[in-house]
Amino acid sequence: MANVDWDLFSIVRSCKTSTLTPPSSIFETSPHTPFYFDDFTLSHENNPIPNINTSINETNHYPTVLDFPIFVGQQQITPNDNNQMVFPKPAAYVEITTQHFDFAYNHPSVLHELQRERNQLPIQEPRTRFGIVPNTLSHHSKRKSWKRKNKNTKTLECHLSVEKIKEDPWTWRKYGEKIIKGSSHPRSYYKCSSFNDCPAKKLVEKSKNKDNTYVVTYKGQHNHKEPKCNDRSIIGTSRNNSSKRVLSTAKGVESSSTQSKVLYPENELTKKHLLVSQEDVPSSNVGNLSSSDVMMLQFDEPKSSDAQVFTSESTKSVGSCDDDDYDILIPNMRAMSEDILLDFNHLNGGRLFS
DNA sequence: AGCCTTTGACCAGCG
DNA sequence: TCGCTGGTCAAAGGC
Ligand SMILES: [Zn+2]
Repeated sequence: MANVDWDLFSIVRSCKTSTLTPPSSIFETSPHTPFYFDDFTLSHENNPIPNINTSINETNHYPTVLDFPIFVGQQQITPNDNNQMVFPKPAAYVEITTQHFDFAYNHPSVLHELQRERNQLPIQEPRTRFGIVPNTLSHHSKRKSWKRKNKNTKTLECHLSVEKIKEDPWTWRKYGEKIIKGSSHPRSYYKCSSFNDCPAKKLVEKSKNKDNTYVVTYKGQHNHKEPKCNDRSIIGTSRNNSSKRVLSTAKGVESSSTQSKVLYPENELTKKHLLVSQEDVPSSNVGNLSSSDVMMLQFDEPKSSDAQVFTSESTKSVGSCDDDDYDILIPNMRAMSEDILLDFNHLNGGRLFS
């Protein structure tokens, strides 16, 4: 339930660049608006891929992408013995056209979701593990409750160019930086600063392989709508109006800055085609896609255990209400009705989700 | 004034 | 049990 609200709607929504817009105008083409992600990887750790036949019928359970078998082209992606998702070979592509997004955004359930967001209604009850610890707690108890590895972490890993990072519509506050063993670049830790108690976080690390590319890992789900220009009062800092800094530099380490964002006018979501690929994306593509009309959704090769796109290591049931399940949610990830996913079947000749 | 980054210390998970 | 490691806290100073 609450731990599986990872869905296509959110993926779709994550790909737009500005505040919510009426669905009827969402897909106006703008050649100036690059797609936000160069490529991204979805990770859903330590949760089983639920059985659609049983889980979607649960009371209060909204089916999500993970409820469905995953297909690339016409080949099904299935868990191996280690419960890790294995991509079929050779690579196959699923072309996702804007029709898919049009359909998704205009689906009644999504319209309802958009309406809910425009009214800034809360998405979900407050989380207790991350970011929502009363200030009255002592330092000691606070630390004790915060520090924990997240076995049910759901993350969205993106490989972003500097330009793309600038387009991040959310505001972030850096709260830490760490040298990661085996990595030549430090990892920066950011929390969402747009809204009090927002549990969303992101990790930014410069890519080993690609210059001007950063590996940005989003964790958690925003519990508020995207900030707009006139929402700055919430953020309340003059720094946010600065356009000087794109990347802050400290000790020769670049880190993304919340001040670097570019706020696009509403209705300026791009009309794109998506290619879902198993193949390696040439590094040259990563920086160029923003100017093209194609975006690659790269699924990493399952070369090693930690390179899995999808992992599911536990056999915990979907409906589990274990407190551990509430640690982290995906940014912009939202539950979606069964209908919309079923309707996706009819798109692309039923090849995407059959 | 208030939010930001920096940075060393702290903490928990894990092998 | 212990050391390593990644993640987080929070004080201090900057903008
Ligand atoms: Zn947020």
